[in-house]
Amino acid sequence: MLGQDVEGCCPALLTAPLAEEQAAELAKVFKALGDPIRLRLLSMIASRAGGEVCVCDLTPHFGLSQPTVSHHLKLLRQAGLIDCERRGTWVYYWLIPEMTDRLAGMLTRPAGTSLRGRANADS
Amino acid sequence: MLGQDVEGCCPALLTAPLAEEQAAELAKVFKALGDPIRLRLLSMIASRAGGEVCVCDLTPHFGLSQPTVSHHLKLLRQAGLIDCERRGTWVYYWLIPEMTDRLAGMLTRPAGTSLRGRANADS
DNA sequence: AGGTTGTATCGACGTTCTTCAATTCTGAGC
DNA sequence: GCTCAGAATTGAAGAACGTCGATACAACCT
Repeated sequence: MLGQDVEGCCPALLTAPLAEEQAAELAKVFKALGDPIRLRLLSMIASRAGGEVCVCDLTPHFGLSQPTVSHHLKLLRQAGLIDCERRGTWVYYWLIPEMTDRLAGMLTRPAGTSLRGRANADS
Repeated sequence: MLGQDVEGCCPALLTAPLAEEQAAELAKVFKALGDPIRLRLLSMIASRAGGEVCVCDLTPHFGLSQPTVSHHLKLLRQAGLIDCERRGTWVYYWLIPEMTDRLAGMLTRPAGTSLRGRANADS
């Protein structure tokens, strides 16, 4: 549902023109990654041994208020990049690797992709 | 210079907390991708046989003014995702695959990355 | 030289985003 | 029940973004 082509196997971003609808959906995810704070949050969550981080461990690393960090986490969650669960007083976040995998696949050129000046010399 | 770790080989986004400086730099690139129009522009440029597209072939596909399309192309270029060259009256754009490759690498989890609940249970 | 076409830049407007302080909500513990 | 700590939501202010029309620039063609 996010940039898969007709056969449902290969991500289509670098290989075929992206449809309007898919572009809108994909853009939301990249927009979520387009902020330094969110990038660092995602990085801290993803790289954590055990795969989980408590919000209380994230917040103090930034010079930001608690609501602001909470807001960024919400955007990352709405983008499908992370998920969370409340356990008692604390809330734990973890990476959804399927999403980053999908993005990685979309940005990976299939072998043999034509480069500039190759396979076409009419101009 | 963009998320390489100390050894200079492996992109560090999902494996280690991203440094503030690297996060700012990376965020610029993802921000460029965080817009449906720019995503479609990049897709059209990257998927073009021959590797090049004339601006005049791109503009009519969007319901946007020519200056707006030009602006989006500028942002993609400033992000290091595409480059261009003027040939006569026309300007041709092409993908810089090194950048998309780098992003793909950053979003790819190294094999054996710990998942939630595995390999660590102390907190 | 002058006109024409393709592209980029400028200035302005409305929208969206980032951030904060204040408040609310949730669950734990007395 | 009441209080307290952690986290999310609300509302508002300032900055950044996307878009356009008008204009400027570049190169071709009489």
